Amino acid sequence: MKPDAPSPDSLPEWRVAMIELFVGGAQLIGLPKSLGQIYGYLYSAVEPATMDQVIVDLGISKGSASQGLKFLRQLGAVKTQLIIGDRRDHFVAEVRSKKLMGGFIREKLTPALEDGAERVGFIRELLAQEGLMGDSVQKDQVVKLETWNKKLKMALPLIQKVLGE
Amino acid sequence: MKPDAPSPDSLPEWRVAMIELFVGGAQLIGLPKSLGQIYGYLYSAVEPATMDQVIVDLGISKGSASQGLKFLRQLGAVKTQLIIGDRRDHFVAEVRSKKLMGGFIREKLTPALEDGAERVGFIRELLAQEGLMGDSVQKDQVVKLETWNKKLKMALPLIQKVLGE
DNA sequence: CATTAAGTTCAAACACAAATGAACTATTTG
DNA sequence: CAAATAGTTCATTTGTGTTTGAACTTAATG
Repeated sequence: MKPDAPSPDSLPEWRVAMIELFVGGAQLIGLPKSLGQIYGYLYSAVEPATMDQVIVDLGISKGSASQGLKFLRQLGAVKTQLIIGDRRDHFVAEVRSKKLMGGFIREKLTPALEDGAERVGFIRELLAQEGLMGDSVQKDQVVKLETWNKKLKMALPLIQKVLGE
Repeated sequence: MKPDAPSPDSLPEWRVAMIELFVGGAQLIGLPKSLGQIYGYLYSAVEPATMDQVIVDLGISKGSASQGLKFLRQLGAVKTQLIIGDRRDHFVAEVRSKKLMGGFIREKLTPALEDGAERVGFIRELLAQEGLMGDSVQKDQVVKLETWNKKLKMALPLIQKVLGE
């Protein structure tokens, strides 16, 4: 048996449970476990936390904490809050679903869709070169891809609206 | 320089490009690369393919092909088609977006949401035990989780409708 | 009913994304 | 301006999800 796990033991059970919930959520949308951990930690925190608290309470490395917080900030899922008379950054979870969805759509979904559109365009060219763009099965398949891409792009704002606050 | 990569070279460039597109798509929704490969291979195929063709053309192992096809079938993204006088299974990609979305929602999203709801219930209990469920920050946080879960559950059919054929 | 082929399973190997931590830069403060 | 503290970076290590392949089950065929 392990003598003692790093230290998350010092967190109350309900916080650990919340963190686990967010770890699952992160993995569902393809984000690393540690991001879920950090976000969950901040979500379950009653007041803003420093990077050092994150490191100690979650038992993760300085590097992970720094990178994780950086990414979450750029995603808009975490904000810093100025505490006067303390030069350390203090981190808070963004909980407004509109903001969260917005960040995810902007940082992950939109780029993926754009990449997809580009790739489909490339495929269309390749088929044209092969003389396969006059009504062939292949042409239909490409058109279908284009339709999917457009439909998804159009659906994003709607989804954001439905799930927004 | 490599003498020759396994064999995907025998596939026309446009098929390789399509397969790459689906690999990206698979990873976006958290599915393994090989599933994207297999689906892309079948999507870009003009006629039903046997498992053996998948193995040879994609250069993957029997095990991967078998497991991958099995999973895709249970997800509803791949169907088998009977070819009379041939005892091998012949696989075809399901392309109707309604079916695809339906399978994904049923196999991945719904279970995740249910697991989430259960976990939130558990957190609620833990907080109650600690006497923290009378208007505390914690209570608000749990309620917010419950709201998110409900909203997502309700949004699924709508999303399916918007993206369906 | 023995032989061949199709497809499945799962322990072990592998590859790669994620985490680490030491070295770094930037900022504060006495 | 030296020393201490906060935060970043990135080459290396680690962990784990994916892939493999050999052994297996199931089903067809002569």
